[in-house]
Amino acid sequence: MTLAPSINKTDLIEGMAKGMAVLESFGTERQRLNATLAAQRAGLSRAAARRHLLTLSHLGYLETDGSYFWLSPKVLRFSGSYLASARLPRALQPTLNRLAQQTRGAFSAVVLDGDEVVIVANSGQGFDQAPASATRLLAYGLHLGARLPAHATSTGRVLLAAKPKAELNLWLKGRLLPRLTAQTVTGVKQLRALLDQVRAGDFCLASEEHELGVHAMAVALRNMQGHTVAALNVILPGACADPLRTRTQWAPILQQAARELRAVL
Amino acid sequence: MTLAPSINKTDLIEGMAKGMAVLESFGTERQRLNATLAAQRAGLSRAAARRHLLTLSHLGYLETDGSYFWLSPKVLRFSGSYLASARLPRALQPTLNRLAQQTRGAFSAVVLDGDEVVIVANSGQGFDQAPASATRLLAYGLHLGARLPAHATSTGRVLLAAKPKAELNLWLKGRLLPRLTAQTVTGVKQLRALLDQVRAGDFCLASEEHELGVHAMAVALRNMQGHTVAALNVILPGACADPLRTRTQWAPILQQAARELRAVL
DNA sequence: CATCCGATGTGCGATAAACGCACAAGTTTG
DNA sequence: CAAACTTGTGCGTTTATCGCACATCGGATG
Repeated sequence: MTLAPSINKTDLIEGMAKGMAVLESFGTERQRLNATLAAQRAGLSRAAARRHLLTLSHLGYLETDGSYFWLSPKVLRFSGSYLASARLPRALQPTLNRLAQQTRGAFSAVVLDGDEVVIVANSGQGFDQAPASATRLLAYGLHLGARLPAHATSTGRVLLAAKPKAELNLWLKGRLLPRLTAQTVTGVKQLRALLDQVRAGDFCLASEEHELGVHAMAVALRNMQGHTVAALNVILPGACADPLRTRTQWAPILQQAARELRAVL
Repeated sequence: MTLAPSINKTDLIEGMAKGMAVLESFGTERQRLNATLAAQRAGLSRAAARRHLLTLSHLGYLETDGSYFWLSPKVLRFSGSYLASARLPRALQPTLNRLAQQTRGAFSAVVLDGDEVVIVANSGQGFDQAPASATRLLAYGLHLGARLPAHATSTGRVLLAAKPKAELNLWLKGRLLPRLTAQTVTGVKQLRALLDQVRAGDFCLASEEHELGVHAMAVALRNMQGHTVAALNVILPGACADPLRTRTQWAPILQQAARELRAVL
């Protein structure tokens, strides 16, 4: 369903893959690229990369000052089309908004894409108990389309826990779990144990495993067939770190939301 | 700055343009395409379109059931990169969140891209005075990356009004202004008069010109050099339609926000 | 001030890739 | 059961893209 496993090599258009590689080379780390940099990122010759960059800026996806290139707002067209067409974000957004409004928390919904989770919807500016933290979600870079490593996030582990055994083994096979903070779980064995816990409790807590000062709790979002299609989480700033309190306070809220969403997923 | 005006034809890669055309053919109206439909939308032969679709799904940008294709959440990667790298949305978001929280309104920030405005940031779920209208912004399709015709939106007119005379004339030259509702301004002369009004009052009101039941008020967002870089608006549901009240109530809020944002744009 | 070094813009021929045709296989319609 | 209409795929031709090469440029260096 997700992707066709066997495709004839003759049907793959390499030129397109190169172009997308150039577009993707504008990753989060580096925002402004010249021809030379883009070339080595995308694995092309400098001349080829330059032509791709020029073409992309001619098409309006990049802006340029003549030697450097950067993404233009036109790339939002794709996410706009996705958000307009995909059932998932449209179905989730109202509930996320309501949660944010009622609880003043910061909520995100994500799906798994390879090694990472992708934020497909979010809502709420987070806890403003501390005056300077008006916009938690963005402070942590948790905008729409942001990608976070699955093994170190509450949502990622919820989605991994929902995978069939065989698929999970394939995912874990020889995978390195990078250490992001001192708290990150980096052992496959440890992760397996955590996933068992997730399956038992139907929620996942990740405390400062991805970023210091950030705690998150997630639950699975399942449809009527019981298939997990996404994960929902709430971001808790460092102040509210007491695990037990967190659990008793937030797990019911998230699980109730998940129950409500079942019918529309 | 925005795009290089003169590019050698030899440096434009046509294959890439075709690929992007295929991706763009997944516009808002039609979400699921098969090879035949995509071919006629992108202006390619059926075989070529099919190969592009297969390649895109192989790369993970599309999902497929074998005959139909639709956008996958991976396309959010681009908007994610844009949101992470572009100064504009990052600078705007905190203010938008604060506005939404303080006034319970629904705010968007947009930039101009060709004939349309693109939403680069938004905040707030709108007025929930009526119980069923919890999520106005999304109900109107005003998600991130959404595109609206410039001539029929408050923000679009604010941005047009900020253009230099010559550039504006070029934009208006022979342009058709599609009628979207009974209230849409469709005459170039009429639009010019409205833009003069915008310049005089430093705000713009658009009442049901784009969609019935939707009123909006916008102001320009200028940087320290006085250059207009975006527009900020608030969505008012039909209920709050009194023009005079709207003006006295919302114009000061928007203009105050614009003043605050000057330093960071 | 001359010189060097790296980075950049651009023609051209070779090469490899994409195109579209045509046919095969499958699916719905009368 | 056949007709009409899809859709998947191999192949030769055409065409576009590649990367080399050289020309140019700007800034550092001695």
